[in-house]
Amino acid sequence: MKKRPSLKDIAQKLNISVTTVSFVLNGKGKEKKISDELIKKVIDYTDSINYRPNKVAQSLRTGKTNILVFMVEDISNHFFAKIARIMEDIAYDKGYKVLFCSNENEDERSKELIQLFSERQVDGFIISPSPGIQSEIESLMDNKIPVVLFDRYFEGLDVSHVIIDNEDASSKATKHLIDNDFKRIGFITIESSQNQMTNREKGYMDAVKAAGLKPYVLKIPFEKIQKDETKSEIRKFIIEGQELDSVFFSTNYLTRTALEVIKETDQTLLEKLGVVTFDDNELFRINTPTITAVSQPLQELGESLMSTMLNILNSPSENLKPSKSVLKASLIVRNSSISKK
Amino acid sequence: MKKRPSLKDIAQKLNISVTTVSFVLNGKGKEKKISDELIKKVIDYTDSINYRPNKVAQSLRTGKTNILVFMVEDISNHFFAKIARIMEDIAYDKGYKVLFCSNENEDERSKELIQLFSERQVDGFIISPSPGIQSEIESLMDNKIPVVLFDRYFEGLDVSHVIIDNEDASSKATKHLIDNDFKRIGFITIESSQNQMTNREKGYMDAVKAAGLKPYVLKIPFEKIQKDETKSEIRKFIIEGQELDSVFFSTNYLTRTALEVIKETDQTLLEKLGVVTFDDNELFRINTPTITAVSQPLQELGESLMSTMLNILNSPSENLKPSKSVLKASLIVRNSSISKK
DNA sequence: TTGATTAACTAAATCGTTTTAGTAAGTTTA
DNA sequence: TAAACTTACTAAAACGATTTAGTTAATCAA
Repeated sequence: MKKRPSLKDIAQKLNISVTTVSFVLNGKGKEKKISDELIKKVIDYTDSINYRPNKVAQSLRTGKTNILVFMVEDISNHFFAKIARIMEDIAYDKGYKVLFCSNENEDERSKELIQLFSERQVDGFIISPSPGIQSEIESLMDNKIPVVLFDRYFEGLDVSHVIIDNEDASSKATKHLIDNDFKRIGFITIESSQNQMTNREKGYMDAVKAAGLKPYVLKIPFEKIQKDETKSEIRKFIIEGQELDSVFFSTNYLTRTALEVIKETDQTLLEKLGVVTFDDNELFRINTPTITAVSQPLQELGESLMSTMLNILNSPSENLKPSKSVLKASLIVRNSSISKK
Repeated sequence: MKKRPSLKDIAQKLNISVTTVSFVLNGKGKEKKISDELIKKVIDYTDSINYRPNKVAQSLRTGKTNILVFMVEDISNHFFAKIARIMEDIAYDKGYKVLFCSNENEDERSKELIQLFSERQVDGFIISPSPGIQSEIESLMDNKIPVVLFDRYFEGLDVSHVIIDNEDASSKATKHLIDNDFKRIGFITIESSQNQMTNREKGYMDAVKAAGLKPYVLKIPFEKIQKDETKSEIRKFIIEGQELDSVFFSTNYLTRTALEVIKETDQTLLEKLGVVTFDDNELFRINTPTITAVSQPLQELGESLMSTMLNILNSPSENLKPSKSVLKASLIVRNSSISKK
C-alpha cells in the first residue's frame, strides 16, 4: 500500500525545500536561479521514481483543471461522437482533456450535468443545449466560465457558437428533390422550437413554395417519440397518407425509423419514393437503395469548436467578443433521390 | 466576477466557525451536538445562497473523487455506448459520476488515459483492455485502485471481470447455421490474441468440426484494417474464394464492411449466402435481408459491471476476492440465416 | 461543593500543490 | 569597506474542504 510520493517526500529525500522542487518541475528552475546541478538532481530523481503531480491539488491551488466538457444530446450518436473525437485530439495536444456527456435534450439532465461539472471546476463547456437552459448558460457566463454553444443556440443570448447553415442545407436538399422531378415532397421532422430544427423547416418550406409546390409537413411531438409512436406516425404520413412521391427527413433518427416502417410494410416502396435525410450515416451507404444525405462538415465543426474555446481560454481579459461561426453542409447524392421517372 | 462562496465565507457571514458549517452540511450536526437552532440557521443560509461545495477541495482532503472511468475500445460503438448508459444511471444514484473514454484498442492510448485519470485520483476503473496493458492493470491493483475488466481479460491476472461466454455464443451461432443446412460455413474475424476473439474462434471451430464440416477461416490482421484493406480481404474470401454458402462474422464492424462489399459486387449474393454476426445493431433490422445476430445482454452486463465495482468500493478491507461473472449471449434469428434451400 | 459529564461549539492540522516574500551568503560597485 | 546587487535557495501562506483534539460553560452526581 505505497502512497504516491508528494513534493514533500521528494524534498525530504533530497534534503531541499518543496519550493525548489516545485520550481524545477514547473520548468522555472532557470528563471528562479536554481543551480544547474540541483536542477539535474531533482529531475533525475523525479524521473527515476516516475513522479506524477497530484492534479487535484494542482487544480485546487491554481483554480484550473484543464478539463473541458462536451455536452450533447446523445454522445453515442454518430454525428456527435465523430466531432467529439476530433475535438479530443486537438484538445489533448493543448494539454486539455475533454469529457463527454449526454443530456438527452432534457433540461433537468442538462442542469444537473452543468452543476456537477461546475462543482468540479472544469475550465469550459461546449454545449449543444436543450431548449430550456438559457439561464444556466447565462449563469456560467456571469461566473466567467467559457461557454461555446454548438448545433443550436439561443436567439437573444450573446454567446459564442458554432453551427451549420441549416436553412441553406435544407433548401439545397429540397431543391435537389425538385430538380429530380419530385412534385409531392414531404418533410418529416421533430416538433421543436430549437432553431436548428426551425431553420431546417424554413429551408424546406421556402424551397417548396419557390417551386410552386405544396408543402406536406409532419411534425412529431417529443412525447410521441418517447412513447414509441414514431413508427405509427410515419406510417400514417407516408404510407396511408397523401401519396407523396418523396420525403425529406430532418434527422437521421427519423430516417432510420422510416426505413424500418417501409421494410415492414411495403418493401418495394423505396423503388418509387425519393428520400433525402439530414446527417449522413454509414447505414445509408449499405441500404438498398443507398440514401442521399446532408452531410455536416465534421472535421471543420470540431476544429472550429476547439479553436473558439481555446481562444476564450487564452484571451487575457474578459472583454472578448463572442465568436459566431456558421459552416456550410454538403449534399451527398446517392440512389434514393435520383429521378424515378 | 463573483467568487463562489466557500465555507469560510459562510462561517464569517454567520459568525461561527468553519468546522460547525462543515459538520452541519455533512449531516453530522446531531452527532456533533450542534443545536437545532444553529443547524437550521446554517441550512437556511446555505440554501438561500445555493451553496455548492468545491469538489476539488473535497477530493483533495478526502482522497475520493466519486468519479469512475469506463474505458473501452470505442465509446461511439453502439454496444459500448449502451452499456455506458446503463452503468451511468446506476452510478449516478450511488453518487458516482462515470467518465467515458476510448482507447482504440491501442496500448499507448490506454496507458496515457490510465495515467491521466490516476493523476486525477479517480476512484475506480472499468476497462475493456487493449492487449498489452497487463502491467498497468497490475500497477493499479498494487495501488489499491479498484479495477473491473470487461469484455476480455488477462488469463494470468486475478482481477474482477465481467464477460460473456463467447465460446458458447459462437458455438450456438455456428450450430444454427448448420441446422439450417449450411455446409460451407466461413468465419471472418480480426487477427487477435485477445481472449474474446480466440474464444469466438474456438466456438466456431468446435461446432464446425463436431458436425464433420470443414472450417474456412479468414483472420484479418490489424494492419490491414488500418490500411483500409478490409474490403479487399473480405472480397477475396467471400466472392472470389471457396464457394462458401454462409459466413459468420466475429464482429459487427466486419459485417458492415462485408455488406458494403456485397452491395458493390453482387447484390443478389445475399439471397443465397447465409449470414450471422456477432453483436446486434439497428442496421441489421433494416437491411435486406434482415441479419441474424448474437446479442449480448446489455442491461445485465451494465448492471453486473456496476455492482462488482460498487462492491469493491464499499468493501471495507482490501481482502476482497475478485469476482468473475460470465453471462450468456442470445441469438436473434432473422432472415439472413434461415435455410436457403 | 466539587469532580465528572455533557452540550455546544472552535482552533488548527491536514490533503498536495503553487507562489509570494523572504534570507543568507557571495559579488560588485564607488 | 560599506552599501547595493546577485545568486541560490527556503518558510510560510494560500486554495477550500474535513477532521482531530480541544475549550468553555452548563448540568449532574455524590
